[in-house]
Amino acid sequence: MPNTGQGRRGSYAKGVAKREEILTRALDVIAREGYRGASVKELAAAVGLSQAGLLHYFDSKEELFTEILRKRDEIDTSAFGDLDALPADVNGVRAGYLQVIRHNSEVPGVVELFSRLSVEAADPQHPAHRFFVERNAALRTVFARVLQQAQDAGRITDAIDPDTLARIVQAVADGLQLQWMLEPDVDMARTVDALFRALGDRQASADAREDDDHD
Amino acid sequence: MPNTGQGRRGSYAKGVAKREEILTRALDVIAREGYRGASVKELAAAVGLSQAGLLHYFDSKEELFTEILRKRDEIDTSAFGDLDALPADVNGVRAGYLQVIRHNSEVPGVVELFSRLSVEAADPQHPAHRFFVERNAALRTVFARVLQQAQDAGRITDAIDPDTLARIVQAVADGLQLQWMLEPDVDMARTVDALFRALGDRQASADAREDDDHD
DNA sequence: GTCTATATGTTGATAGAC
DNA sequence: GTCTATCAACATATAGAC
Repeated sequence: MPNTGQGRRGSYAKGVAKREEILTRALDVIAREGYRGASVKELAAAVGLSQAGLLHYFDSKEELFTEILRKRDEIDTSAFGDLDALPADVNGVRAGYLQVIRHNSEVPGVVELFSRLSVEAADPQHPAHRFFVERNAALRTVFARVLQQAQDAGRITDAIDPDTLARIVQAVADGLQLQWMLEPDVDMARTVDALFRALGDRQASADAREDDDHD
Repeated sequence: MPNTGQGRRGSYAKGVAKREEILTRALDVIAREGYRGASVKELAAAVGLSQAGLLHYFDSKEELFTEILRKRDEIDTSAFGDLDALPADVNGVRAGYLQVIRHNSEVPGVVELFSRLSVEAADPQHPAHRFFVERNAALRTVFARVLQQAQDAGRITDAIDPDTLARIVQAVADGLQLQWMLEPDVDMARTVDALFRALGDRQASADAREDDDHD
């Protein structure tokens, strides 16, 4: 069982390191070259292994792809900061989230992998199911917290509860990815920002006006 | 070339009728039994044909699935009314759209087919690409028109333009489908309705409060 | 118009040598 | 740990009989 994820007792330290390296490189390849129906064989070649060699580290293709997305989140977190650890301020979270979205606009292959797996993970038996459920919930928790604060401060609408508001923000981001894959002209970050503005965030409005001037 | 879609010169009248019947039955099967990685062979059996017999009417699997979705829209339109032909009133459009969403909640297989194809259609060469692009644009046009009216009447926020607002509404609906497939407890219709409320539609708020009482 | 049979191409997974 | 070789399991598309 080579795929423990965490090295039990440290004995698989090297195997784990290699596994992490594989994931990083696979993610990089998808980011640079796109996701063109990527088969295990193609990915293997891209990371310099045979298909069997790559599958030595993962139980299945589905697990491999799930772990690639996990690595993506890990890298995004270290690059743009952990939304969860940020000062629980709506503008901090908003800015961090927009950074991630802007970055996504430059890696269509990763977005496609994400969306594709997200649909396939509908099946509770799919290895990515738990990943998506937990990821979505965690993200919404962060949103809900800062949105509630903003509501308490009277800065955004309190017509609906913060949990629903958080779900809406997440749905917009996911839905925009679908629209953007179909029509790359769609500006995901600007549209999410517009949503914040529509909800009544005065600071978001001000920032957006600044962005308009600078673009 | 059996798949003209419209019977040229009427000579394929019977073939076209059969084709329509196939699509209706295929849609019905997916609605009732779900989309379980449906292959052409499975669908063929479900509609009472061999795989080759079914593909006699369509160029490819992708075209078949695209046409199934087209038929879905056709049926929804005749069942719930044509959003485009409705009185251009925000509450009429909103109510009609919510009806469609509530119906979707009862046909997970159709939603899965839609989402799956939506991702695959990212490729401009995909037979469904044009379908999705045009469908999305048409829907947004309807939304944008009534949203602008609502803005003019001071009933919803005018912090952002109607086109962006329309895009947001569409993104929420699409994104909620992804969330709902992962977690069927998600109430898509109520959340979309909440969005309208958050945007400041007073009538939506009143209706929603009524709904709460009645549930 | 529909079927059977098949061509042809994948894919992911595994066994076993080194 | 990595490879070669091979596998079974499909898929879609097509040819040709009826």
